[in-house]
Amino acid sequence: MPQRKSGHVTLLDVAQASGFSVSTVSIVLSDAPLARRVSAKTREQIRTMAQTLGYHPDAHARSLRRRSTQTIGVLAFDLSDPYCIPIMRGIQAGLQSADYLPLVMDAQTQRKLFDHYLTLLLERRVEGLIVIASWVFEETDLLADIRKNKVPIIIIGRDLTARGIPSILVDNEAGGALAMHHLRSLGHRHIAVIRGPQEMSDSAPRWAGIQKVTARSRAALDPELVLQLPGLADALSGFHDACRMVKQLLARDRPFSAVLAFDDLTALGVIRGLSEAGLRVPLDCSVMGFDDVLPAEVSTPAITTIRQPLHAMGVQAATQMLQCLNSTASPSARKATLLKSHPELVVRESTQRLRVEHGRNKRPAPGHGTATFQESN
Amino acid sequence: MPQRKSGHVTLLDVAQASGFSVSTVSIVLSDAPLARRVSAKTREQIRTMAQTLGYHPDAHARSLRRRSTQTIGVLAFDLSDPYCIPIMRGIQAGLQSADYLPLVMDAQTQRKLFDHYLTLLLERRVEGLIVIASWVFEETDLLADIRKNKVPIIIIGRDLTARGIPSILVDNEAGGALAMHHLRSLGHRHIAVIRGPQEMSDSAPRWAGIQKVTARSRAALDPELVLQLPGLADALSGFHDACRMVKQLLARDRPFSAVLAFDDLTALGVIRGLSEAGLRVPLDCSVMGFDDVLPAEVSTPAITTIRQPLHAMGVQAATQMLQCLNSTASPSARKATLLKSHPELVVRESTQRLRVEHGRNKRPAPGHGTATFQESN
DNA sequence: AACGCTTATTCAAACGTTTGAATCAAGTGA
DNA sequence: TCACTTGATTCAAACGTTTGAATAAGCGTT
Repeated sequence: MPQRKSGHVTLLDVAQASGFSVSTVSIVLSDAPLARRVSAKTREQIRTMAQTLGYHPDAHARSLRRRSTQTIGVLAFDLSDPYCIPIMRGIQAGLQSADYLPLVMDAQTQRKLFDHYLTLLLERRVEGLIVIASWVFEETDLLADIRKNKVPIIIIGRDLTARGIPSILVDNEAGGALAMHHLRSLGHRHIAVIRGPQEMSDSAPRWAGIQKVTARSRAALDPELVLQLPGLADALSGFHDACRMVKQLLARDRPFSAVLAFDDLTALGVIRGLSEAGLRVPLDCSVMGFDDVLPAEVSTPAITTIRQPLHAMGVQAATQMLQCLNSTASPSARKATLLKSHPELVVRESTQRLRVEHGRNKRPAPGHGTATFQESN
Repeated sequence: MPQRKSGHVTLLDVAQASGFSVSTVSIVLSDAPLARRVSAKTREQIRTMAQTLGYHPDAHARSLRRRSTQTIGVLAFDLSDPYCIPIMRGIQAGLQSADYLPLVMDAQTQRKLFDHYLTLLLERRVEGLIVIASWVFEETDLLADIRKNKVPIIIIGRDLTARGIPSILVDNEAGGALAMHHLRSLGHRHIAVIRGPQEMSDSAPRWAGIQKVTARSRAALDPELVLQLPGLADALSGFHDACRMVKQLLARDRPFSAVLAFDDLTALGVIRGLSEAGLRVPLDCSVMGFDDVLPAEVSTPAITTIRQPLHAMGVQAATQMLQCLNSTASPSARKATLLKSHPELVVRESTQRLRVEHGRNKRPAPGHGTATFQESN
């Protein structure tokens, strides 16, 4: 019973129990190159002894000695946001083959926590850092520390190349354009837009894309039909805000046959709001989302949306990180690249072709109560 | 510029740069009790030097020396399942005050990965292990290793007290009963049930609860209206299966006015299937879910469901773990407790009172096509 | 008999911390 | 001058690994 007071089975335990030195045991169990020089019988003995004792090497001791942790920190701004999950999965998938382990932390949209976990990851000596944050993440002084300790960093969801950080994000402007184009091509002309919150970096380019398409068609958006989400607290706040805002919109008595929402949760909120006002989607009003997260796929009607290749973006981040770690190029010499992935229109059930009414082009304002203002099939 | 070749700033660096010994620096920066004996001036010097160098203690070296990692492993069977997120948050919240760090791993419903991460967590010397797995997780031999290394373990989502593992889970039987009772109290008598997959431990007790309520009312379920989900591959498979199955159900030409689904994603699938068959929820058919995950809340109609107090369960797991770590009681002496949390009915929009038809009690079979078989308001 | 070569194993130092014990200077009382 | 305390700092060993260098034994060659 060679269990030591310290709870865990160690190399020394296995050594004593098997009658060999710590070195030999280490060589065998970690099969180092020298393991080939160890006799087969010895190897076998050591292995089975380790097995029966339940030995597992101490990762900390090992990292310390090897000066490598085979670990990449993944700091997500909000894991409860379905947006993060596929990215994380992508990272996981990308790192797997290289035997790197992602250490994922969830900042829960709290800046304090964000910094806290950043520190912890630094202390755990992650060899690289992938940050998922469409969110703020401005100068957190820790950024300087990360630099000083030469930990490479990649950000997903924002363009921070200006700060020298390689960035991966979807081409939001193209996405916004795609969305608007889809609605227009379905014949919609009176389109309400719910813009993203000010402090979110995705908001501006998406809006730009929307405007560009509108302008190109020599059309114009009714400013009365454009609203902006207030700041976002958590994954659900956009939903509730949108639900409220769409009712404001209806109250304005301006006709609209479609709503272009900032993201999927917002779209879901819009649908809820419309539904509570007695309107049906897409019969009475089309609704578009953005991102293509799980709730958009499983709700009925399924949300037509602009898909971000989130999984792929995660994989890209991972491979780019690995590549950076393997390259011997000077640490800061490489310049921060910007990787814009292509958004993709996913047509589902929440949008449909505008049905023109008999002769008239101007539709009545969406009803208070249950009046529909668009003919259904 | 006392940067060392190894990339990271170390205690020695700070020591040399500030002109004190490694010991002193360590004492100051980790403010050990002896720090009170260090002159204020020295403390200040060391602190600022550490600051400017961007020093962060090496968690591995520290853990090695202190023989404690302040770390709890959290192994989730599938992080893309919205079910896991609130639990994880709860654990995080529960550990925070005690300065324990959750190391979360995502097994992606793959047994191989599960074992892999279990090993890694063991190697990282987590001081405790919380497993989230309504899923299988039977004897993984690693369980034996966990025992040998005396790592306390708690499982959320299954009753494994029989194997000596403290378990936390919702009272599924009560939940099933609650759901069935809700539907019956709304007047529904022809209720279809989509049971959970065989290999999921939640399935049986929920079914039992359903049956118990049915029996108590001297009613019976039509076996033709009871279907069982096949095995589950990922978070979405239940959705798609349910969508398919509900159409089978409709094809059987047995009247039903409500569907009791195994969980929320299943319910969402049911709604999709009904919708594709031209039926509206809850107008033509009520649908109930179970769990209360995010998609259930944001889809329209919002899903009436049985809420699991997931966050609270996470907190409980954390506090129970901490308590176990602090107690000096003999490692295996404490016996595995079972903690059943109370499910709660959340009435939303996907269920409604059964509208009796004029005189007749027997409803026509749900239509092929768009025929409704239940009068709407 | 000395040398080199191979094979199987062990020594010992190092990784970056922490911490009980040691050091050392300065001050105090005898 | 000595012993003795107090305060500030440092020594050195240890945590569990890994690994370049060393050892030791066996064996064939000159």
